Formats: sequence, C-alpha cells, structure tokens
Amino acid sequence: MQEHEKLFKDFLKAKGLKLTLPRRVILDTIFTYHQHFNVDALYDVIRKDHQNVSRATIYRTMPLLVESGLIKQSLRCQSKDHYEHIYGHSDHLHFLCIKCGNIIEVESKEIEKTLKKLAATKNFDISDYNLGAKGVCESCQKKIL
Amino acid sequence: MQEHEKLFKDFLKAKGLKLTLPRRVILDTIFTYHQHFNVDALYDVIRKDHQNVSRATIYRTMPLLVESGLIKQSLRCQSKDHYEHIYGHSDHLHFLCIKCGNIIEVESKEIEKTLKKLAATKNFDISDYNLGAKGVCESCQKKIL
DNA sequence: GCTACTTTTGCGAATGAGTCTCAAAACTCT
DNA sequence: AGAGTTTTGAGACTCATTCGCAAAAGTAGC
Ligand SMILES: [Mn+2]
Ligand SMILES: [Mn+2]
Ligand SMILES: [Zn+2]
Ligand SMILES: [Zn+2]
Repeated sequence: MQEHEKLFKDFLKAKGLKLTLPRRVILDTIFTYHQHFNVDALYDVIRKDHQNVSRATIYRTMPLLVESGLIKQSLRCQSKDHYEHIYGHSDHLHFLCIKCGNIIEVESKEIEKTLKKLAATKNFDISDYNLGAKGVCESCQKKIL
Repeated sequence: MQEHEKLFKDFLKAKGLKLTLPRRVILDTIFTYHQHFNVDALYDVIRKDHQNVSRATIYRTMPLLVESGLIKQSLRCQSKDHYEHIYGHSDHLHFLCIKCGNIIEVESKEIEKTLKKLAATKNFDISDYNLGAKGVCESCQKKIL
C-alpha cells in the first residue's frame, strides 16, 4: 500500500470510515496525476478504467480528501472548483494568465513568512491560504507586440 | 455626477456603451454600500427602490464594473461570487474564519511588494491578485476553550 | 419632432456544477 | 447466516449564472 493510501486509510479509520474500492480508485487516480484537476476531468479519467464509479461518489470523496490534508481546493477556473495535491508538494502561489490560461506555480517562503507574521498580529490561526494573481504571462506579452 | 459615475461613464463611452439608468442605479447602490457583496444581496437592496431592475442586468453589469477597475471579484463564499470596491479602497487580504464566517481585512504592503518582485522575476504582468486565508479567528479560538 | 439604426432591457427559459434521496450493495461483527 | 452500519450508483434536484428574444430606450441625422 502506498504512503498516501495509508495516510488516507488512517484518516478514515479515525472517523469510523473505510477505505473502500471507489475511494481508493479516486485517491490513486489523483496521485498518479500530478496536476490541478476538477471533478469532471477526474471523472473522465477514472471512467476509462472504472465504469462503475459515480460522479456522486467523487464529489462525496473530495471533502474527505481535503479534510485529510492530502489535497486542497486551490483555484477556481471555468466555473469549476479545482484541487491540487498537498502531500508531496510544497506550498506555492499561482499566476494565471488571462490570455492563454496557463498557470505558473511559484514558491515563496518570504510571502508565507510575512503572512504568518501578519496572522499572528491578528491572533488568527491560519489553516490554509490561497494566493492567486491574474495577469499576462511572458510569452503572451510577446505575442501582442 | 459623482466621481465613480464619471469614471464608469468614460469607461463605457470608450467601449461605445452608455451609462443607462439601470447601470447607474447598480453602480450607485454598490458605492453607497461599503462592503463585500454578492449579486443576490445587491439585487434585494436595489429592488427596494427600483422594482424594474432585473437580475440579468445586474449580472450583465458586473463584468463591466470589474473591467472598468471600479470593483473586483474577491471572495467566493456560500457558493456565490463576491465582489468589493477597488476605487477608494486599498488592496488588502482576507482572513476568513471557518467557525463564524467573519472576514477580517488586512493590508500588507510587504506582501504586495514581495509579490510584485516575484512576478518581475517571472516576467509576469500582474493585473490583480487575491490572497485569502482560512482559519479560526481570535474570538472563536476563545469560545472553544 | 420623426426615422432608421444600435444598444439595452426584463422576463423567463436554459445551463450546469454541486447536492441530495433512496433503495440496493458491501462491510462488520457475532 | 443475520442484524446493523456504511457506502454506493443512478437519477432527481437546487440554485447561481447565462442566454434568447422581443420590446424599450437611446442616438444621430434630418
Ligand atoms: Mn498549484
Ligand atoms: Mn475585502
Ligand atoms: Zn499567457
Ligand atoms: Zn470566528
């Protein structure tokens, strides 16, 4: 059993829930795909190999995965919620190009540090944050010229 | 004519569009209300005085107001898009308490500066950013004890 | 003013992401 | 195997947002 499966199983067990086949399929598919994803796209991928996993089960599993700390809800594009891994990935922010739709991921310990300091001054206990910036990426700037 | 009306009118004119009565009502209502808002809540407020402004027109006007730079789309709560003023308000980030739903606004020139620096290294031209953190606010932390 | 043209509007219907219901399946424990 | 619990797939449902359309309003030239 892979590491993320074990973590999820333990998380579920602590809540009196089980790592069932559909849940495992969802989890494994997410963790073979190292990208942002939305439920519909995930459903399509899963359906190729598992015609019997329903959309409802995927929707039901997402909050569990989020609560377990394995994934988080990060972006919202095309009117859909998007998720991404936390486990095995470090925190980062997103530059979303409004021309080509590309997403650039950037790490910044500095921003993170400042944010934590800021939260401390307000006595706010941060569990998760999202920083997204919209704009025009380098290659799209060149296209305009 | 108030300053924001003039700005919006000029913006519209430049696009060959007009500052009509419904558009002006929407704009003015937003600018008398200095808070985050979603379309439905705005609709209710507007309807008290103007029974003939439709939801569709409000939805249609939002992107224009955003494009004009008067407001921006900031949070998403309760499955609804929320907007806030830009004109007359400085950039800030949001701490959203997951217990009580309260939103704390915090300014941080430092984060802004770091973000701009970061964007510069990627040659990304930022037009707008959103930083939201979820967690537990001070008073909700005390409640738990 | 009036006409011809374009933009805007309200209404209600449509769309679609996400949720819910429910009866059948899968598990768990004895 | 049986009783009790959790989970599931299928499809119905909700509700924020978008669309289609015919009527209304605005614009520019007479
Ligand atoms: Mn990412
Ligand atoms: Mn704000
Ligand atoms: Zn681009
Ligand atoms: Zn709180």
